Amino acid sequence: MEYFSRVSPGKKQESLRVKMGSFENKMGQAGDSQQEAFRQRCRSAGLRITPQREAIFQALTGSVEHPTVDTVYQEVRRLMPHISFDTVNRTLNTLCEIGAAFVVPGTDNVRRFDGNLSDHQHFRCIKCKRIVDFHHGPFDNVPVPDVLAGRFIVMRKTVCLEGFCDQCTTNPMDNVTQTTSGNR
Amino acid sequence: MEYFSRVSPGKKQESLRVKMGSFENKMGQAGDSQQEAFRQRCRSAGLRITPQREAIFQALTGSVEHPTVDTVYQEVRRLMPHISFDTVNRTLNTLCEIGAAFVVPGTDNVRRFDGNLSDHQHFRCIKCKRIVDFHHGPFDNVPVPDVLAGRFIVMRKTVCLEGFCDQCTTNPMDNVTQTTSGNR
DNA sequence: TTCATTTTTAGTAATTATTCCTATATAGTA
DNA sequence: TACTATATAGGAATAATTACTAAAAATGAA
Ligand SMILES: [Mn+2]
Ligand SMILES: [Mn+2]
Ligand SMILES: [Zn+2]
Ligand SMILES: [Zn+2]
Repeated sequence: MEYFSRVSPGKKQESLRVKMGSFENKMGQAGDSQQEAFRQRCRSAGLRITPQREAIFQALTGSVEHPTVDTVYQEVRRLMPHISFDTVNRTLNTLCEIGAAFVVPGTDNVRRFDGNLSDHQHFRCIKCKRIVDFHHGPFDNVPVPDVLAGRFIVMRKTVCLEGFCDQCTTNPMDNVTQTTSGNR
Repeated sequence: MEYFSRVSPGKKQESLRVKMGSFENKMGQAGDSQQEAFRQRCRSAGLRITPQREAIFQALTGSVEHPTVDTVYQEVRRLMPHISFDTVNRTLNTLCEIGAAFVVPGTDNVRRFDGNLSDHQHFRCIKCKRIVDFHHGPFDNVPVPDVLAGRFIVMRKTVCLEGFCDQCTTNPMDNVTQTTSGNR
């Protein structure tokens, strides 16, 4: 049986990546190898490498915003004005299926995607709806509880944090619902 | 700084509640006190106690299925044939706002509600879409990472597990998408 | 209890997110 | 280059959620 403890075995380097610009590539070099890794992943999955797929993947990984389908669509059409929304939506689903991306778990009704496969976690701001990446080593491999082990196959373990982000901590209860009054 | 550890300080009683019947009350006695607690919560929030609110809350807490709005609607209309879908939807949102219920975090596009406020966690089956309750003590109070502490206000910490449930572990990759091919 | 005030509901329309359909275009291969 | 299975574009359809408003019901004061 495995538990959370409060021991502190030496400083771990933890990172908090806050957004800086929306859709800039993080690094030129890294972007290229990442793109090649993506092409290889497509080949392994028996999928064709199309300009649309590459552009969509690049838009996704070039953003730290955890964009919605529509946001990716708006970005990609700047380079490919004729791309259709459906292609973006379908491709993002495909990326998730082949493990090149995933949907960030949450309680909203708009799916938000992440193409960053490195170990990290998310903080969702319930006010501005921002999803902030952070990394806390102990969250990378949360142990599977005994009650589930054996009978259940756990494919993904996620620690989800919600609350008010650093930009919203002044007057947190003010205008909690930024967009609409309800949920969608 | 706080970490997950692998120590096992004596057996903790862990429970795994699998669904048995859909909308039966878990206990007659518990149901009554629960209902009174709900009425008190409404009063504290300045909300009126209406038959609809009580029925909706009862339908929610009387189920272990983490029902969708529509499922609650179908159940409540058996007793209140004239209730509208909108009332159910709006009321479920209200229950979440006053802390009498919450939306189970996930990556699907249908919101699923939970009126069980006792400490527990969820396993989401990606095949049959079932949400299974379980309880693993160490998950109840996941420590807030240092990178967030201070600048971020963490309101909710959730450990989300996904995979194949006990009923779906035979041929897990068979027919992964039970309902549609996509997501909604 | 009665009345005036406030809140909620029912029914329906509107909005938003996502998926489906299908003719055309294209990537990968021989 | 030609062939063929797969992918795309464009638009229509479906599904989930929310908005609107007249009518009904609850609340609190008289
Ligand atoms: Mn991320
Ligand atoms: Mn639950
Ligand atoms: Zn915020
Ligand atoms: Zn299952």
